[in-house]
Amino acid sequence: MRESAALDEMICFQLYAASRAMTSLYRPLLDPHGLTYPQYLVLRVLWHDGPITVRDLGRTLRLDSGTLSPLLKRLEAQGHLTRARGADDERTVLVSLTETGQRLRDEIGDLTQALLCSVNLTDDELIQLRSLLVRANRPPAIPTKGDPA
Amino acid sequence: MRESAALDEMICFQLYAASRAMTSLYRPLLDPHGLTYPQYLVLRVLWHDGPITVRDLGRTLRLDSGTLSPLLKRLEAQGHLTRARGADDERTVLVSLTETGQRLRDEIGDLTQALLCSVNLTDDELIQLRSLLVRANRPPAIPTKGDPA
DNA sequence: CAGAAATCGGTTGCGCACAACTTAATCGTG
DNA sequence: CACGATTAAGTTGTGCGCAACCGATTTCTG
Repeated sequence: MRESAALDEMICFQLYAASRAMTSLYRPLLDPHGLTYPQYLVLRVLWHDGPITVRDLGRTLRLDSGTLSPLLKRLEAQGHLTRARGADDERTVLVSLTETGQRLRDEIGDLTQALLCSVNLTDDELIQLRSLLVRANRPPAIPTKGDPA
Repeated sequence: MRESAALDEMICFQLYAASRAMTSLYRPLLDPHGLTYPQYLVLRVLWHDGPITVRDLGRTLRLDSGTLSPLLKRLEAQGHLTRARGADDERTVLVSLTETGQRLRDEIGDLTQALLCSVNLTDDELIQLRSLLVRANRPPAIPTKGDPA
């Protein structure tokens, strides 16, 4: 049995508050480029992985089409990307960067420095935090036959 | 200088994803009571601290009136709380639980067990995570004269 | 091959979050 | 006391986030 009855609630609130605080750190950095944090995440995936279907984008960011469709439409309206129905599978839509979207990568540059100086954690603590969050994000491994991925 | 250029971005996404995953764990527990996670947070504050102004509620949850006003209006419409202008200061609004709102505390009961069994972390790791989040939520302590609060 | 089931992306509706603004009340200073 | 500044709460507008649903396409099965 767990010791502190309110511990999980505390963690949950801290998680909730930290997540909002984080996006509010990004805001002044992304606002000049007309981007929100979720939009920036989509662009990062495209910058890193190249063209991707809405489906895979959703798997990567853990967002569904209800969130992505309008978001992608806005990024498309801004000229950062294009959407095209898949040739082989007409159900899918392939999202690709435009020249403008590619250039944005250099224009935005590295947000690391500006962000980290606002957080009161050491390198070691950041690494700890990351690994804890990664594990917390992973569901409690249901042991299915041959599914180690 | 930091080692991994993408580390902070990783942490930020993990934070963002973990926060959403957490509220989706709460959802099936709160839905039967007609509550959302932010609404539940407001009730928790009221259960714990008693009547409170919108201002103090906002300071506690780090939410502004633009978020709280409609949220409180919905909780009021559900009969869980009442709002009344402050007697001494007509600008403030005091939020108080109704009988219904009080009873809800027992009806909902302890969400701890149902939540923790969904997370793949040990007690020690949860404590670590909490302390890291608490520190991350705290701004990098600007040393002002006599302001340790 | 035909029909059922699954998949993909989109739309709708609702509830946050938050910036920007408004109104009303209080406070501070001359 | 007067009046400008500050504060509290509310409103408006925009963009998520997600459940629920829809239409089109593909895949599975008999």
